[in-house]
Amino acid sequence: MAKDSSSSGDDDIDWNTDDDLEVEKMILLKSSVKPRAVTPTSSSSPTETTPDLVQMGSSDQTFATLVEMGYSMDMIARAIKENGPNADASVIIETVLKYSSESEAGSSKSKAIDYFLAMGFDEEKVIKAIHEHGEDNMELIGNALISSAEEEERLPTVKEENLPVVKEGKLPEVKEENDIDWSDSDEEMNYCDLLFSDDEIDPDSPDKFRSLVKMGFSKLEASLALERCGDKVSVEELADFIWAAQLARSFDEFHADPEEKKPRHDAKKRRIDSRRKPSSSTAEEKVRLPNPMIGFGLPNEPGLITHRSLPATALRPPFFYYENVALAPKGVWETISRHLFDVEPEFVDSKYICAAARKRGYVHNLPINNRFQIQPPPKYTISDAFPLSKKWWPTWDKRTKLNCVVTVYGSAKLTKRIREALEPHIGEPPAHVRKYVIDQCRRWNLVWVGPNKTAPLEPDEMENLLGFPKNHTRGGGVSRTVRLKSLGNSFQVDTVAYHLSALKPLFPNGINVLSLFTGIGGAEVALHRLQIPMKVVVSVEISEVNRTILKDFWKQTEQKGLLIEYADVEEMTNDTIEDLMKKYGGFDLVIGGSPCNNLAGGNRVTRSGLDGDHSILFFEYCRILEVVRETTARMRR
DNA sequence: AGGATGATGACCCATAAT
DNA sequence: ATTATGGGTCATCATCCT
Repeated sequence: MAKDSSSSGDDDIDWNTDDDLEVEKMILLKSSVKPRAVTPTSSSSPTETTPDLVQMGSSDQTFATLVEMGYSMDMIARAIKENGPNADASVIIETVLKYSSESEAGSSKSKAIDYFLAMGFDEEKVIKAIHEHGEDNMELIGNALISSAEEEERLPTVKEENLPVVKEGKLPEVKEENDIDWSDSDEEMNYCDLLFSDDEIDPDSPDKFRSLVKMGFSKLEASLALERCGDKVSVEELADFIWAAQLARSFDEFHADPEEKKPRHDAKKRRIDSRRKPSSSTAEEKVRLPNPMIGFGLPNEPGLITHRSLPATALRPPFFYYENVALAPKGVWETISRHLFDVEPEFVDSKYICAAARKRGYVHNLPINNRFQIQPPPKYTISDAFPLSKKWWPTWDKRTKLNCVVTVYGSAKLTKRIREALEPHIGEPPAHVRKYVIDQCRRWNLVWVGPNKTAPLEPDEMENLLGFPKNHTRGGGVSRTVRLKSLGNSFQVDTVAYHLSALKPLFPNGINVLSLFTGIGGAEVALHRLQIPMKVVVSVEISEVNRTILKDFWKQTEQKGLLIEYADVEEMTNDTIEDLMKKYGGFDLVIGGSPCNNLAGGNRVTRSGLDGDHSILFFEYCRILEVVRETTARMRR
């Protein structure tokens, strides 16, 4: 199996070298403000920029700052609009703060906002409508929003601005030969385009400014610090200022809880605490599992979040999507997050999407607005997913959701034992029998298939629960055991597809995918069901059975694109990756879930954490992603 | 030889109880 | 605030069976 790759997997990883480097890297990763043109002169060649860029004024810098502070684009845009494009930065910030406090005041109001945001309305308009009609009158707010949306239908120019449009044709060729568009809106596109270019420091900059940039802070941060603190303070003090601001920001972002707004002073206290030991490399910020475990929000669940700010290092192509079990040993997710540019993991339990639980963490840099669910949505309860079982389901079995689909399953003998426990009793069995049966049903994830008869899930039932087409893993002389193992190790397709759906408007002409630890192709099935054309899929999967399953899927669904399969991540040398990228024009998405054997709770023997023989391959994911990032950057130059 | 079966805890979190 | 309890988990291994 994958063991053969672990022998050499510890040397070419460059982040466990020495402590100083580690600390330095932490600081770099922590600097979450994106670099951006500071002086208007940097956009002085109109022929090489989009018209939007030419219009950049002082408000743009404020815009960037506020985005970094976690305020919504809509809110900021509105503030700038209200005060005029040349308004003083402090005025705009004040306005945004005012909006922000308005929207945060009172739980009923934020619930109203959440409600309408979940319906797909713009945050800006929702806030405005609530402001105009009062927070309690939901009907009036709804009507106002609907009529304003209808109005926009009649004004296509306005509407277009809000749509995620790929604008490859409009961009001058010096900028893009690639069809990646990271934008969700016009504002953000300019913002991100600047992010990916413009790395050199203006030689005329003041010394302190240059020092700060050399220390790893962005130019925006540096200029902001100089502006706020004046140029009389020392570089160290300026660095402290930026560092404190970063901590405060990351705190606010990390603990933004739509359910419960914490009082201001509470947050301030924590800020000071976390500031006390900023450089200690052992001070790992604890990753907390959310309850309910719905990540940034799910369809049909309240509390949808449509905006987050990612650390600047994460905001570089390609898109990446990493998955693993949520209930890993302590410290594992902190390590994973740290090695993936400090991106906060999105923890989702698939029981909020389908009829079976699946608690997983996802680290990715995908946009999180405009997500949608693939159709048809999966059956949501056991009784809907297993209609035939309804007849036999005893009233005292209160389960509505199944437990996680794993790689082992109940035996036929267990079914017999349960039957024998139940048969002597007519009607409802006594409490101790009920407890025994329920415990076994939960433990082995059994469903009722006859009178007094429970059974483990069949492979095709698992396929269904996990969002795969029927018979996806069937055929090729694959035994039942192997089939179940492959399925137990897979993605829940609807969950992953919901996250990947944000890519659909960005890649209308198709996508190039590097799929690591592909398994039975959960990512590929998700993209297929999203109808995102796969131009090239380079897949790495150790199991021959799984590779065959993916090949069969590729044939059966008549994919137009190219499927290239590798067996071992060790084959994906840096040169191989570079060659593949040059040949096929780079990768738009690097997706995969690395082995969980050594992390999973079910493992009683070798649950040794990320350093375990298999799970250590996580670092191969990191290595490969890093190569793709660097090669992408080189190819863009 | 390959598939099926049963025995094998530990860690983590949530909640209740103290 | 601290302790007790309960439930859940992309698993592994030796051994048995066909």
